Amino acid sequence: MTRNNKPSPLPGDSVADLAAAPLVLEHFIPYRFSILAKRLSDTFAREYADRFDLTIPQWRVMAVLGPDGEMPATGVCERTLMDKVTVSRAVARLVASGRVRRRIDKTDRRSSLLRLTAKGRATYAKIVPLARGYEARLLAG
Amino acid sequence: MTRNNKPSPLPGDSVADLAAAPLVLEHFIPYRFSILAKRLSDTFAREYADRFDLTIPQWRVMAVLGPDGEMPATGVCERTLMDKVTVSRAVARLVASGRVRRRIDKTDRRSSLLRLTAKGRATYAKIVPLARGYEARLLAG
DNA sequence: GAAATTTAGTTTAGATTGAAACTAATTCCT
DNA sequence: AGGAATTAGTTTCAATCTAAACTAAATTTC
Repeated sequence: MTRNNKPSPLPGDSVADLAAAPLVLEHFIPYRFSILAKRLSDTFAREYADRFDLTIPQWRVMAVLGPDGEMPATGVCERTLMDKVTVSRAVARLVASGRVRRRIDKTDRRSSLLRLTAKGRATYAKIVPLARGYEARLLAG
Repeated sequence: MTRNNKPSPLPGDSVADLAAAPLVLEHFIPYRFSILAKRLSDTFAREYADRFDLTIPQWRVMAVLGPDGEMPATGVCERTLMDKVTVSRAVARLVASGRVRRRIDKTDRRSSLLRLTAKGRATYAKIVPLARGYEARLLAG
């Protein structure tokens, strides 16, 4: 049972809110945002991690590549806002698991262009409907 | 700076293999949410980490305790949705840095009631306006 | 056109994370 | 009452994250 300290400051407890200058974390926008986002991405991540053996960064890389996109790791970084180390590692695994192919960019040999393989596209095609369903449930709720 | 890779081309040639329209990550709600949330909390976290030597979990513990609240770690877990390991560690540091005091709950000796010390309240009082200002800037933008 | 700077991406090192195992106290069950 | 199950909180361990150093290629500067 919930321990009873002071009555829980549930949202809507406006008398207490007015009286107390302290910041009520539950009402603090950046906080709510990050809690919600984490809950969302964890929930969904769990699903695809279990079924497809993909981490969030890996899935994001696949998502930005899309079925027929091709771009260097920097492009992935820009679009996902993930840091380049994270991207580098996610890509390394995707390559190892045969879902992404790397091809050296002839015009700039420092970078390699990334693209989903057939296997990668197959995974992608299975996840997209899941993601859409998930988003729909989310928007409904 | 921004390298321009071609945007996903309207494929003249391919893609008999994809059932649904590709998911455009930039439009995918849970994704946008998590990017935005991360950006927000990182920005703010940087500020208080630098100035007050606090991590996000530590700040959250302080925020839910508030200037005169007292609750066990489980209460903090419930309110912040942080995992109990994270809370346990954040509290340990807050205690070590003298910002939180622990007092064993006489009615249940497994748990200890947490409360900010004078030093903790001082820190809290300095951060709250920062947080409010930050939120305000955020809502404005 | 060579030295200096910048950029793509990887590796390294130190800190942070959470799942699972653990300890100790409490409650449940019969 | 007393053993089984639950709960509070900590520790351990393996995975993961990021900042910083690094390699190699490209670009800028003089």
